[in-house]
Amino acid sequence: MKTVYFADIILPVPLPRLFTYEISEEWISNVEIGSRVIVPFGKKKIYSGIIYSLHDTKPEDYETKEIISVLDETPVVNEIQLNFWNWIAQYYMCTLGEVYKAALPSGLKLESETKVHYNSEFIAEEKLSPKENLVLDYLSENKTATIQDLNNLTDLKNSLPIIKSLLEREAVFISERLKDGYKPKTKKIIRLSEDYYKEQKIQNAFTDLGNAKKQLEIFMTFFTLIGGANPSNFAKSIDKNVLRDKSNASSTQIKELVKKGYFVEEEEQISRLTKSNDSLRGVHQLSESQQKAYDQIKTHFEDKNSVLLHGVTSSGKTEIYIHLIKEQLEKGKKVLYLLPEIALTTQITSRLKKVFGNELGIYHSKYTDAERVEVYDDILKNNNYKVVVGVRSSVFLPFDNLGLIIIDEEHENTYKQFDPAPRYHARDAAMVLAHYHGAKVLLGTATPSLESYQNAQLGKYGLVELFERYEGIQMPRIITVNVREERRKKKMNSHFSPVLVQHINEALENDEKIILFQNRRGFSPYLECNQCGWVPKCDYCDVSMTYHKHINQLTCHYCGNSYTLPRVCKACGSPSLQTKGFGTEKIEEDIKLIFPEVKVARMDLDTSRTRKSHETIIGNFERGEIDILIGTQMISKGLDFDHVSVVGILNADSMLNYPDFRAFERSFQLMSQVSGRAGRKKKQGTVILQTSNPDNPVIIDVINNNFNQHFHSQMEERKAYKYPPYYRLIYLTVKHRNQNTVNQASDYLGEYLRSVFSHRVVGPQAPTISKIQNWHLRKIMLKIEGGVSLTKVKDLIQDAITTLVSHPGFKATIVQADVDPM
DNA sequence: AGCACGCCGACT
DNA sequence: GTCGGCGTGCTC
Repeated sequence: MKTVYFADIILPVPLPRLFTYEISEEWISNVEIGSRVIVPFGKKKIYSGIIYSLHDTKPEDYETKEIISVLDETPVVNEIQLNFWNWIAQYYMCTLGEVYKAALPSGLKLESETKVHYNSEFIAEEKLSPKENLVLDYLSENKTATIQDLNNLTDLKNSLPIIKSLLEREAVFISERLKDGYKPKTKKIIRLSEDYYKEQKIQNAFTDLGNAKKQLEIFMTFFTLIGGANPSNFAKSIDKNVLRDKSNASSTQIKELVKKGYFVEEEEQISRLTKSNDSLRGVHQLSESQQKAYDQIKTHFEDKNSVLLHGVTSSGKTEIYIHLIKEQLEKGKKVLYLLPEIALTTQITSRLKKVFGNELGIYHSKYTDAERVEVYDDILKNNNYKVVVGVRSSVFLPFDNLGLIIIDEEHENTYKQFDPAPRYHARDAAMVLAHYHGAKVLLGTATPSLESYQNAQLGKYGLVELFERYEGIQMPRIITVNVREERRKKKMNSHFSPVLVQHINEALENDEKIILFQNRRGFSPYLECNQCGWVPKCDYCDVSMTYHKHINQLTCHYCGNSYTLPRVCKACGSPSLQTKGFGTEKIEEDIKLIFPEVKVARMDLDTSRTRKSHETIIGNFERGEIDILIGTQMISKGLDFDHVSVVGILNADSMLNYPDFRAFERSFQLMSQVSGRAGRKKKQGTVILQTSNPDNPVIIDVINNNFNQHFHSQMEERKAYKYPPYYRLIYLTVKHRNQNTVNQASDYLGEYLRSVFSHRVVGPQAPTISKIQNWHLRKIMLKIEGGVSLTKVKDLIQDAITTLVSHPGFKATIVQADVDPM
């Protein structure tokens, strides 16, 4: 009698349900919840999925397929993670499959790929079409190809029908193979054969090798390297390459010794992650104010799960974190230290490495996937890492015993994932994760988000404030410059006011450094026709193209498409095309005109695509090899430079005028953070803030460093206009290839929702960018007041979406939900 | 999301 | 006539 078991599997597809598979006897003893399995899916696909549950209820409505194999001996996803995944899927209105995709590094998620192979025994009986010949010629040369390869062949839009007809004639055959996933890195090692574990035997070997001079030399080098020919060293192994180099031999000569049975050659797994043997520095003594903050945090943790640490820039928050982490490690608990992407630089990691050494794991988005698999695996199995510092996605690592989660720069909006689903906020998700672990949460920032500060005001979080800068560094002096006035008086030199130029000059004379901040948003350079005003736009997105001088190309920042520069206006044919707007690139160019002798560097998305280039710029600036650093928000985050005396905010208005309810909050954060880069030991730094509206309340609050005033005025506005944190927002984006259909579908959805939620529905509206990659977009906003069951709301929204997409004519419509949008 | 099937217009 | 567009249905 065969016991039939079934497993419900999470598959990496955006479908709102699990899939039930039968477990054959072969695998029954291996299945465990959280392990990966290989399963067939649909007509041909093969995926790896996660076992979500095991049961013996045979589904009635359909025939089950069998699991092909179980990949893991022990689960790769633990129970807490599965609960966490469920919460994310439910709260952020996405499927478990989407969470699975986001949670595991792709090396752990396998997917099949169709390969087309050439049948060399094929003899054509009838004439083949030209396209069939094209495919066959390609295959006879390359033997095998993917569908994608064949589609890339010239003249072939879709190769599937051709492959199909060739398949019928048996000219080709196809196979479905799993794509390679993670492969451990290995090295070749050499060790002594067990037959020679006797000193007498080794003596004999030396004699026997007497004639083979080189081999004898290798043999002797080997014993030198293992530390002498005595029994305690016999089991030691040596890197094959090291042995080869030290004995000046070749691989074949070593191989000869393996053949003769003296040595054994083996493959050993090695880590891609760097380990250091540097000695650790231990923790620094906390200053008086740091100690006070530390004690307050500990006191709050006695009756609260979360604490907000509001500490001005340079107040030494990191050192407090280090003390709290140490304490958790001593209790045998683990710590997750979350940082926004851009702040996760060598500056912070090397500082933590010095204290925690090889117990510190780093989970960075610029790591290769293989490196990420190794971090994941280590946390799962080896347990070397007790502290993990990582970006947003590190909330998905397989922790088992978290004691503390630190969320640094808590206010950062990059903690929210926008695309693809799950559209989760790592700060909020980490709160839930901490709850599952019974861990504490510390939120740290110099400019709290309204949400967190309100929670602190309401007593949900403990609040600890730290207003003293480390080592007595003073808060910077902020000077506003009315650029409208200056421009009227014709005193502006490009984008630089006389006051700014004067301060830059003074700083340079004193050998001090300068940071110039330009928010990219809305100020990307673009091309415009002087004759008719035509602006080149992306073919697929409803945005004007950004001009990049160094590559002399137009690029779309939404889809990444690049275009060559048009010589003449496409609308009127006039050749007088001119670049308008200014980005960091233009600033760099202009500043070099004013200060030709000075070393200038620029840091933005274009100059720091790779981990390396980013670190190079920061390193150069730290060492004083750069005098003026120009950058976007990237430079405002988590970087501490010692010798910056002047910070210039070139255009405060571009952020303040951004059409978004968070524009003022974000402007305050950005300006405060950027200002915080100014200042050095014993000398007050200066911030030059250029604006057309010096009376703007946000600017006044920044100058006075008055967070409280800023908080209260913003909260009043949010309440009056029904925005967070008083109201919950859910955005729905309706997507369709056809503009008419998207209008009809979004109107339909809007009406439906209005009948359920009445005045809480705003829209549909065409968003600022109403077309992205040939998808037309419409946005509907829901404002939900406090006290309403969000679960209920989401269920009702889901019903509305389901109704819409099952409506004939709207079937190709996609509706995306964004809960708590940023 | 993929993928297959089926229906319709526009070309050799 | 067929190629290829996209609307629709299905995935354990």
